[in-house]
Amino acid sequence: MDIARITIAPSTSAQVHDWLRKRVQQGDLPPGMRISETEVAAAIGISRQPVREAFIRLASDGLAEVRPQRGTYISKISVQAVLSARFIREAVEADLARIVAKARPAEILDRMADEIARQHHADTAGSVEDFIESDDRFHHMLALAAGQDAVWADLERLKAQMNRLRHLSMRAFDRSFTIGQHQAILDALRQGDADAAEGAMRTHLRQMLTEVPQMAAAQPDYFTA
Amino acid sequence: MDIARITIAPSTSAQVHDWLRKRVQQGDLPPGMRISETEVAAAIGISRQPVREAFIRLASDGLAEVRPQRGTYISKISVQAVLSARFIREAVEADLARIVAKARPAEILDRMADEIARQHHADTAGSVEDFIESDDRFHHMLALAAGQDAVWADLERLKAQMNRLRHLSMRAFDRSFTIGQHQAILDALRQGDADAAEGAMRTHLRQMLTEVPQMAAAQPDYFTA
DNA sequence: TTCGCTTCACTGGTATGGAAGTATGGTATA
DNA sequence: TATACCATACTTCCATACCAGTGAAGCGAA
Repeated sequence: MDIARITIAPSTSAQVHDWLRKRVQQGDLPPGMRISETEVAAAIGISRQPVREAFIRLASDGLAEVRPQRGTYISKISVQAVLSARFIREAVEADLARIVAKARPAEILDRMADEIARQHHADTAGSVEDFIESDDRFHHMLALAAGQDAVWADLERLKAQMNRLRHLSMRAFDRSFTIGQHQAILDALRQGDADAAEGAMRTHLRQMLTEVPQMAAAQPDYFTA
Repeated sequence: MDIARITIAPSTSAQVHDWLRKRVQQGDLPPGMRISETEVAAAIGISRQPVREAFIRLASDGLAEVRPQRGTYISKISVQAVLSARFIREAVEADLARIVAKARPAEILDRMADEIARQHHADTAGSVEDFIESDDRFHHMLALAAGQDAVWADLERLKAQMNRLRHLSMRAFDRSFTIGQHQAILDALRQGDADAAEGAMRTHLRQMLTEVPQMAAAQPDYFTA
């Protein structure tokens, strides 16, 4: 038996937290929705305590807001938080792009090309979920190629608010546009042109600057300043 | 009465969390130390439940590790996490420096000069705590000057591991050296030289690249890969 | 001495009851 | 009709009790 496969069942509290987190990220639990310890506990068939602890974890993630003696609510998407995360992403991934353009690790660049192909397929198939996952893997590989895997883990935490937003948008138009930008980034990386790679990445990530305010205006109930 | 002053007492759990967090950051609770729900509860004079919830919050901050049925331990300082946060800081603050060099907001640049003066005082007085706080304010103001206050809040979360490390080091030598680098950054900002400002900031933040491995080697019990 | 087993104190995890605070809708009063 | 009051049904928060897993100490046999 593979010794690395020895694992213990996560606590109920942790499982509830994972379940809630995914549902929030996918927009299943909409921003502003009220959730209750009692109701969730009854729905799952457990006591209130583990649910309560899951709520606390969710609040630490910035995905819920616990108002004492009043209720617990799914956080609205903070425009400021999204723009802040975007700013950080642009700065970090610009540096990553420069590093990768200089190193040019063939294997990983090939895998990035594979992801672009997958994005084409997901686009024509209309599979939003697949597209988003491939998009994330594309950017993740950039961090990998730069030898900065841990950096991507940190970005993932910051992206929490951004991810919810993406599930709300992602129309067909945006997707083909995004694929083109990915291709431009990869081309520059392949040519070892650090300036071009950085520029393409910044252009790509600045796309959000126009999209976010539009989406906030379209669905004001889901957003907060 | 000032309506903005209406406030409610934070929950016991939140207060315990704040208390523990500060003690961990200041190195009062050393990395690897075991903490117990029962002991902390008895020491404060409350039940285990709020303490337990404070532990969960602390674990979300990455400052503690709860091992089921075994015990809860103060996290060791992850070298990888520190280096990752450093990488992100360099990328972000380099961009911030460029923005501020172009805008040159006189008022905030003056306040940054004030902080450098405070750092001189704290250095000669040997007050490590004052020095670290002023250091943070200096960098915080850079974000303010760039109109990206929220970005600094995100960086603060990433800096959690780094802050603990700083309380372990900060010898007299490092401090005067640091002040010189701050001055170089400010000079470049004042002259509106974006390239020089970015370069000075990157040099300043790369200082850690040599310091961190040294400290990890000096006190291996406090660190993990 | 060394190995293996049992025991037991102690850990975090869960269930449950009640305390304190809040919002809501009904009701008496002017 | 409008307003002040209050009963009530929630909410989260805390205390308590019990559960299950862990690991080290103690003991005995090889």
